[in-house]
Parts: sequence; C-alpha cells; structure tokens
Amino acid sequence: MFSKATEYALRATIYIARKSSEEHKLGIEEIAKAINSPKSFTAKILQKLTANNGIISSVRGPGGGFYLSSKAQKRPVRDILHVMEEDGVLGKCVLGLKKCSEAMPCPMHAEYKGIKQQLIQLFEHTTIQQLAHDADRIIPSNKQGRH
Amino acid sequence: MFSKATEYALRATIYIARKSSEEHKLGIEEIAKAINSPKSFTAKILQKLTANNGIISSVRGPGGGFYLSSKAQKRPVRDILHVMEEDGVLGKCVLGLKKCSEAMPCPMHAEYKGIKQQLIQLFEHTTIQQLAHDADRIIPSNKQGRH
DNA sequence: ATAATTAAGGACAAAAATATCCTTTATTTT
DNA sequence: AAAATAAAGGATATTTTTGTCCTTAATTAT
Ligand code: FES
Ligand code: FES
Repeated sequence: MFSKATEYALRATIYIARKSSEEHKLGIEEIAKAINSPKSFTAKILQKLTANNGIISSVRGPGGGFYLSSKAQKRPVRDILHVMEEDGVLGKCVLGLKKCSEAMPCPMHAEYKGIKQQLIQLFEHTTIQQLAHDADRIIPSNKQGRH
Repeated sequence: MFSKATEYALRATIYIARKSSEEHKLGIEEIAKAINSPKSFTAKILQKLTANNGIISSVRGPGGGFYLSSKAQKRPVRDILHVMEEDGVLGKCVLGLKKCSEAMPCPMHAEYKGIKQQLIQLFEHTTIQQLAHDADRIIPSNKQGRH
C-alpha cells in the first residue's frame, strides 16, 4: 500500500508519540532499533517530517533528539502521508490513468471510489495519538510496568 | 495502489478482452499503442500472463497474436493480480509488518481490515468480461460504428 | 573556550523496478 | 523448402527507491 519510506515514517512517528515528550526526547539510534528500520534512511525521513510540516520536533546536541508536541499528537495520520507520498494511493487510479476522477473514469472506478473514500476518511479521522494509544493497547510499552 | 507492471497487465487484458477473439488476434504493437505502455515491457507482461496462468492465449507466426478465450473472459480480476503481484496490497500491512494478520495486528489493523476485505471482494467478484464491458460503456470501441 | 553529543545534510552505493534491444522459436504463406 | 511474420526469451540499460557513510552545524556540559 505504501512505500518503505512511508511505512518507516508511520512507525517512527507512532513510536515517538508513545515514548517521547518535550522533556524526554529520543535519539535516532533508539528509534530505528525499536521500529526495525535502517538508521540513516530513517534519519532522513525524520528530517523530512521535521522540516516539511513540523509533525516531528527535534533538538540537536546533548539531551537532544526527537519528540512530538502535544499539538502534533492530535494531527491526523494523513498529514504524514501528505509529506511522504508525492501523490499516493489516494489520488491514483487502479488501472494507472493519470488521475482517478469522475471526469475520466476507468472501468474499475465506480466500484472503487467508495472504498477509496473510506481509506481517505480513515487516514483523515485517525490521529497519531489514537494510533499510539492503540499500539500501547496491543503491545504495552513497559513504561507503566506491571504493578 | 499497484505497480506499473500490474497496471499494464490490467489495461492490456481488458483491451484484449474488448477487441480480440480466437478468430481475430491482436499484435503487441497494437496493444501497447492502445493502452499507452512501453511495447517490450508489455510483451514480457503478456508472456507472464500467458505462461503462468493461461489468462491470455497467444499464437506465433503470421495471423498470430494475443486473445482471450471466452473461458478466460469469465475469470476474476484477482487472477491477474495473483500472477503479477508477488504478495501485493492485499496481504501487506499498512505499517509494513511482515504480514497483516489478526495474530499480530498493528494499530491500524482493526480499522483497516474491513476496507481490505472490500478490496479483496471487489477483485474476486469482478470478472475481466465485466471490466471490458464497462470500458466499452465508458469509451465505446468503434467496432459497432455510430448507427 | 573546548570538548562532547546529536540532528542536518551532502555524496555515494546497492537493489529493485521499469524499459529497450536483439536473437531464437514457432507458425503460416509463398 | 524458403521467406515472412509474430511471440518467446535472454541480455542489457535506465530510473527510482532504498540504504550507507561521512562531514557540518547546533547545542550542551566541562
Ligand atoms: S479512474 Fe481508475 S480508479 Fe478512478
Ligand atoms: S497488521 Fe497492519 S494492517 Fe493488518
């Protein structure tokens, strides 16, 4: 569905959302290890998410690293996709026409558009925070401990 | 959504379904021109569809070319995807986990699985014939003429 | 100020996807 | 049988995506 780069972007952002705060930033080493991605490649992706749309925040130097502001936590997943995927699944035609549109629909369009709309809604309505919370539910972070 | 190769496979198959018969086969030149794809690359794809699963039929030599048997016309689109996409969107996890599954779900899984199921159903239930017919409806082939 | 730390950024490398070209094989027509 | 036609298949080239490495810049601690 997405490129490797986008997958890493999503996984990294979710991880950062779960584990970081303005007081506790995370290094690229830890992040890449945690989400099982190539370190330097992931670094570039985080740069992109930091520069292009301010989804991720970063600080250099000792004690520095990456974190998500609480404002960024509330942003929809689609903001990540928007930075990462030039056009992406959302705008593309199943059969590869230049553009998926009503004006020039391919023979799959009528049946596909509803599904596409659901995908768009999903990414629009799901926030980073929600994913982070869900991830915690599935694979509890060990922050809280086990009483 | 799909690779270029898969897009060409779908477009080519639909075109062949619309325009060919066992009595009137189509050459690679015509097909590639019609669907706006690189000729030799498309040739390889048709080879694959001919060899791997018998979706497309071919005959060499003068009067030869590609065509779809009426039996092949009734096959689901998913048969094309199965030949073209090693694993494909249908099996992959949104966040890039090795496998999209209930056993090891990512935080997008619960919301995504319903949409994925719809996609699978769409490709399973839509036949090549239906797409060809729909294509004719949208962009009438000039076979029938204009009254 | 100097040293240490950590992200930013540029240059480069490897792998995969896409695309082209040329030779071979099967089939038909002459 | 020979020539012509059209797909099959192998080798190679190009482009894009993915991944690595090294230097630079910012920030903090000594
Ligand atoms: S035009 Fe092809 S999916 Fe919309
Ligand atoms: S496990 Fe990620 S989408 Fe199913």
